[in-house]
Amino acid sequence: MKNETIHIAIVEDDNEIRQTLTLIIDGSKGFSCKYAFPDGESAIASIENLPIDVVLMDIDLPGKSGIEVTRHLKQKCPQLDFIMLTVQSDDDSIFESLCVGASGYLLKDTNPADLLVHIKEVYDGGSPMSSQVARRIINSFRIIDNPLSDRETEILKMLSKGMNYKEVANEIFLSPHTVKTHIKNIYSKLHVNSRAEAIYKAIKQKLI
Amino acid sequence: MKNETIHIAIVEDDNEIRQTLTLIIDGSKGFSCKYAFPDGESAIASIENLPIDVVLMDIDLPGKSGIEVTRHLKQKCPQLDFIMLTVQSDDDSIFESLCVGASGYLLKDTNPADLLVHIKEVYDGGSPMSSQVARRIINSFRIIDNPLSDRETEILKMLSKGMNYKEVANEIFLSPHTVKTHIKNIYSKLHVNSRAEAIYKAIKQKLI
DNA sequence: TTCTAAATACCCCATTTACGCGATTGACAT
DNA sequence: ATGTCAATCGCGTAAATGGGGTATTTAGAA
Repeated sequence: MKNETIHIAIVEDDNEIRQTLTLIIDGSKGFSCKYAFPDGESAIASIENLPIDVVLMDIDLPGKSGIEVTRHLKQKCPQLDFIMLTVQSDDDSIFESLCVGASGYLLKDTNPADLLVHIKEVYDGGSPMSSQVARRIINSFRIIDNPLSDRETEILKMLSKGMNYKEVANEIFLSPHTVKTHIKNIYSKLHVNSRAEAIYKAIKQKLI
Repeated sequence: MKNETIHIAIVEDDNEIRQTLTLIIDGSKGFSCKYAFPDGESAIASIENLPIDVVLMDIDLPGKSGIEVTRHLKQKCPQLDFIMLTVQSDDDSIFESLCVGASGYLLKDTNPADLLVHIKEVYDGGSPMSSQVARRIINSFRIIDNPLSDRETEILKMLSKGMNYKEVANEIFLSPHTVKTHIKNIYSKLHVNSRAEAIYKAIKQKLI
């Protein structure tokens, strides 16, 4: 736990929300908010040279989206932490935000006191998110259902490592013909018709 | 928000912790804890026929690990929610827990009042986790670094959808020869020598 | 300015793949 | 007992792939 003042910047196009947040944060002990931007372009132009620890980023911005802006800034300033602040909590927004480097994802109805707590959590290396958001993330780890038999899964894994018919056959003491048949069945079960597509689908569905 | 009493079961080998938790939970308004098991085997034997909403699951159990037990039970009772309760927060434990269907992941130093709040969150469809745990999950979404050019990434994505040389070439108005060259370069950059392996590696490294 | 990387295009050729067909065995469920 | 499914084995062929080259243009970095 560090005890210095946390320096915050806000990127938010709604004037009222931006000003309210700025006032609340800057008026709180241990927090400073001297920079607020109404759009991503101006934030990108300024933030990399400012002494900022945490950025509150709206997702719905005019021009570049908050996600794009975050991708850009995180690349230039990897030490900067980003909290996405948004009204929507659809899966795509959440995952894209996380993929471009956001550390937290909060809904705009989060109350000010909690918001300050969450900013501190991010500053201390945590990743605050509402438990609804967390649930969506967790669900992405679950396996839907696996139509493949054990043997098929085993073979598909070997294919993903770049092995061909013969190599797989030797590895598990089968005839290459049998391996072929298994692969055919895999394709049919996954509704694909090439190795590449099979592996792609299998990974996306967490079968391998 | 539902307002019925939440029925909880505990699986925990340490007698003191188990009894303390049972007393705390069962003594709280809106919570009931009539079932506690010292190991996974006895939990598996009983839980599927009990009127339980949420299971608190220790990970370090004698015999079957809490993760194994969760996998087993979640398969039989998909509507049951599991909160992992553990001292360790290593990446593997977290991911495995989520993969087998746990909804929350809390450290044992969570204080009792918070624990009750988290149980309710799970019951209401959320996924409580400490912000440290959340951070680890979030980090797993980040991209390490991408050796591929934009064009190469574009082509690799098409390959993952099962397209061949010609189809890719037609799609982006190139000669099939050029597509082939790009693919060769992709293989070389990823240190692979087949489409299958390239796609596997690319996904694992979040390049596509 | 010089060098490098990316994107583009082409050739040859051996190997691999995908798909068409058919078949047997054993296990497990109805 | 009958049926389905997984797992095993086989053949033939047309198409696709991967590896080896070479070469031009353009844009950006050193």
